[in-house]
Amino acid sequence: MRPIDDVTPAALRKRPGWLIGQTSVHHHRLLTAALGAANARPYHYRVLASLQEFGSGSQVEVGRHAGLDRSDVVATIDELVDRGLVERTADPIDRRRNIISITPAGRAQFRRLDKVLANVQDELLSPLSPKQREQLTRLLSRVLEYHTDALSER
Amino acid sequence: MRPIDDVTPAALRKRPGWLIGQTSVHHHRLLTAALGAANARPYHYRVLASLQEFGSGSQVEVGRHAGLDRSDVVATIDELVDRGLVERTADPIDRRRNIISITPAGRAQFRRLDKVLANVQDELLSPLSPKQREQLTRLLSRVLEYHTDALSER
DNA sequence: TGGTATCGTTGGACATACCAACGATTCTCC
DNA sequence: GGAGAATCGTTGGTATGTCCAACGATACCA
Repeated sequence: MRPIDDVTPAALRKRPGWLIGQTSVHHHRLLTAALGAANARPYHYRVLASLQEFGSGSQVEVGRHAGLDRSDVVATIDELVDRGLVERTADPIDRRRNIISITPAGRAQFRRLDKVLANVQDELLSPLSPKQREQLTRLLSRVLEYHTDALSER
Repeated sequence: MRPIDDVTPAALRKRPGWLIGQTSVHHHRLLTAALGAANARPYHYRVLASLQEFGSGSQVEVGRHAGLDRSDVVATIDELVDRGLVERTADPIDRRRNIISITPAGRAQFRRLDKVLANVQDELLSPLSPKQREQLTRLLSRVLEYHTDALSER
């Protein structure tokens, strides 16, 4: 088998954007396969993680925490309600809003999925030492914060 | 505006997979906007870059260089042929195959898009110093090579 | 009370990644 | 020389993630 260097053009290989994109594809494959075994998909984890950390909130708030479009929040919450992992109730104070809460079953599923995520990170970063993982995380965090702040300040 | 630390759950923020995925989303936005202005999209650049570096080849070879599924190669080459950027001819030696070649107009478009890609990398990584960009590139390359080799050795 | 903003929903569009099945062609082995 | 396996390219999808517009209901403010 030829090494990757002989297959991918340098015009791509030298580009961090390409490296990030392709690594993301591999990560998504690992994540989707692992979550699929637990009858979940990435959006479920994102919503459950948001509710677990920030507590109950409106759909807009949950979407902001989870980084999801409002319409995708609706669809994801529909699926989680169907599985008894979250509850959707009307806000008595403001009837425009729903209040989304995690259920005990949702907390249990979050704990299960959290382990899955930890395993997937280990597998994704297995060629790196702990120090290199820290370095990668720090550099990516800085890039992501820069772009996230730039977006929300428009 | 609240800093990102107050918005995203730690369960996501601490995960390199999440950082890579979200950074990739930002990269894709920048890239698609910039390429769109040049009437191109990411698959076009991948195919042109492969032909520019490796020369003419079959669709399977082009797909392997560009990291594209065979059916996506067909669609992308269709678009590039329509725009006069590549040529598709039958292989006289093996009538199962087509030979894909870049045209002079394709080379010119590749040079134009290559500048676009360079600008997008600069914008994507603007919060990092040159040394940090090298570090990020090295770490990501190692991770990507590991997973690409693992995939092709199955 | 009218105008603006917010919330949630519905109904999409689009790009990327990926897969199965098929017909035409090539190659190998008996 | 022919059967079987493999390759090539194409067609026709599916799944997922990201993103957007428009609408009705509701809340708030001047």
